[in-house]
Amino acid sequence: MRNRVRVLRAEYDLTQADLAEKLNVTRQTVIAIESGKYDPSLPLAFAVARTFNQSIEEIFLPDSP
Amino acid sequence: MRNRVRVLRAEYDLTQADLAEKLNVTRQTVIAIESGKYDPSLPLAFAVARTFNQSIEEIFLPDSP
DNA sequence: ACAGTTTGTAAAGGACACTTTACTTTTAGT
DNA sequence: ACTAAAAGTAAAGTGTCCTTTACAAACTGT
Repeated sequence: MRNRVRVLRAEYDLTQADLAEKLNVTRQTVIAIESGKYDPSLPLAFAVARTFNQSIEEIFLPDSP
Repeated sequence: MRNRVRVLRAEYDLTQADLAEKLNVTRQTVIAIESGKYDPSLPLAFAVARTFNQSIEEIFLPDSP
């Protein structure tokens, strides 16, 4: 599943460490999600969506929609 | 995180086994999600949303919104 | 009451999500 | 060019998501 976290983080002018703190996860987790290593859990996806004021569907994009 | 899977499944008149098949998971997974034992992965949450023609946010409800 | 369907419970195993720690590479400012 | 900040990489450990298997309990219709 692709996602727009990296570009949204850039729009909000946040470092990976900044975002990690807002999401209450470690920077490693942010890196893993941005790089597509794995998908976030559903609660974390909600936290990302809240942080960027968008819906989960606007940020995370299933491979075969 | 609460969810409306059980009621949506009832509206669509599906058994747990029916829904499991549509979602390509086991019945155990449907049971666990309906009973709140754990949250679905993000890809599975997308599959649930597609199945019921609703957004993830309409079906899954974070505890502290 | 009985049989068949649906739902619930449990336990062990594998893969994924996330953490912690530590180190390297890249980028940006002076 | 130097430094500091930011981003990347890696590895081991823990807990969650999902599977498989098996059996028990509840509901439905005849």
